Amino acid sequence: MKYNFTKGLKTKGLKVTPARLAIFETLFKIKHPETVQEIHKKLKKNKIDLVTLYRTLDSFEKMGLVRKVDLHKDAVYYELNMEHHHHIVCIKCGTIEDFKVCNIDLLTKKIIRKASNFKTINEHCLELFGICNACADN
Amino acid sequence: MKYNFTKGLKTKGLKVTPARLAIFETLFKIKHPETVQEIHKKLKKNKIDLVTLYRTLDSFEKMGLVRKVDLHKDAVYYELNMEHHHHIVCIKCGTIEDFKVCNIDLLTKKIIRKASNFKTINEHCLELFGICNACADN
DNA sequence: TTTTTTGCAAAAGGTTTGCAACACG
DNA sequence: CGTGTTGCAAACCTTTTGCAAAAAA
Repeated sequence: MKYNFTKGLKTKGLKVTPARLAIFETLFKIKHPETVQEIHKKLKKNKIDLVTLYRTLDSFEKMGLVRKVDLHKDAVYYELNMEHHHHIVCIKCGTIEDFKVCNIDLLTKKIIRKASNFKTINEHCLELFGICNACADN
Repeated sequence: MKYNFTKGLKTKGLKVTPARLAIFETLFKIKHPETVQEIHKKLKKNKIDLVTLYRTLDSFEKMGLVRKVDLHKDAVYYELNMEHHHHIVCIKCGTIEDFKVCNIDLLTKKIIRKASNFKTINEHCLELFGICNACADN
């Protein structure tokens, strides 16, 4: 299935440039969160400057095209912000699996009732850490 | 109520030094997650080198005395790892509130059943982001 | 006394800024 | 054409490393 990157950028109010298309496509391909350095490596044939990548990820994030993820790895991870989901990370090998089930709404409501200082929750971040089957077998 | 910091360190197998006691006490006082720089400022009368603070936080973390928290603020936050809890962060003013209710176990079980590659979840991280009452009123 | 910890200086690494050339719309 | 984007160099800031002196057990 083909994805229209040009349209994707325009929809978010972003100008269409070769660099942005390349970065968008790369993020689309990798699916899982990656560090800036990793993304940069994957872009090497496109000869895109690291600075441009930083700035592009910034503007993508501002427009909600991309989001940062914390995987407890002392580095910032980025991924496309397409469908709401979370991750399970293997603390041994780093394998990442997505999951979409997340009815945090219930929990959120419960907390709102208890939390004295907040009445609305807009976002949440939930990441799980465990040991994947492959690592468990060793 | 008094807390015995010396004992706290020894229990975790850490040598007792003035620097460690000062850092431990400071973390104990602030309760909420803080950046390394913020903690360093609060330690200024103790004249503890930034490098020492980094190394101490590292060893505290390794021994489970301290943990890192991601508050979506482009900085690493540390807090004492005493009682399992999570945070609600105000996306306007940065106010932080703790909450302890978190029966993620149910969710975890559900996910394990669905997740093909994992059979155990050891840890999780859950942070909520919203708007606090004070900011909501403006 | 042996091993760890600390402070200082310096290195390393990641991220940001300034500026001129370029490209999108 | 005007404004936003890019590449390069350099600045910046946080974190890490090396080493000798000091302190813990």
